[in-house]
Amino acid sequence: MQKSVDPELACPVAPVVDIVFSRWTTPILWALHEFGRQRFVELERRLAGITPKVLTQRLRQLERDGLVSRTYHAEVPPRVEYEITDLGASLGPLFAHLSNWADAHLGEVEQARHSYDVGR
Amino acid sequence: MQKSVDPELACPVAPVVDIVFSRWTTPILWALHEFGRQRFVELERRLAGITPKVLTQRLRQLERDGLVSRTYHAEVPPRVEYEITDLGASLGPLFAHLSNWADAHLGEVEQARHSYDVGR
DNA sequence: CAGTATCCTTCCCGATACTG
DNA sequence: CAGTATCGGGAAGGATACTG
Repeated sequence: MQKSVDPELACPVAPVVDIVFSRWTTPILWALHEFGRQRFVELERRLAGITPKVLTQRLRQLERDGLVSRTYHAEVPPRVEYEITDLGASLGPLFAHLSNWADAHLGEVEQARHSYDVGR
Repeated sequence: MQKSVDPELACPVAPVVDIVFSRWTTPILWALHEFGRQRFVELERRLAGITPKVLTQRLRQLERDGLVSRTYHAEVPPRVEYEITDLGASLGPLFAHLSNWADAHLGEVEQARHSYDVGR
């Protein structure tokens, strides 16, 4: 029995979605893009509600995908800095586009939801 | 009970992500955008692997958000057609941008993953 | 500080069966 | 055809505690 992977293949944007739009990844990338190089604890505080476990998981994934770089400084106490890479920064225009769409159309979505919930 | 609030507020693209990049939504929107108005069973066949339950769930969500319209024809057998709305179609340029990014940079991601896995 | 380790819960999703 | 109902499994995510 082979699994069906057709939906992914049929949609050219699907592969990107897994990389960029997994949970917590956009806030992390945004924070690094906006506020520059940061330490682990800074990110942890900025992304209120995230646990260190999950933050580590996501940062590792982003590092593996080449969107974020990790720099370890062997000091006491240890210091680790995360920074967005050129590849990660290349998502900037895309995020801007997304943000523009939100500004332009999020109101319509809200309105549609309300109409739907009221009962059409 | 309440999910992410602060990280969403901090990141202007986060709200859009929940609407557009939930599971199965991009393949569905893509199919409707590419192949036009379709019946339930057509979508079901095109999105190989999806179950009717999940397809219904996603279509309802998309309908509620105003991205997809549902038209019921009281015939025997019943006929229901789904179509992308103007609001949904307004995502077209965004998807194109996403697709372009994939073409341009997906290779770099693959390369980064390989380097990472090898251990460098 | 920068994470790990462990446990636990929840939620999504797939499979299957059934209905108007 | 176009769904709904029900059940169950498994992975993501949260809470908490601990280490180099």
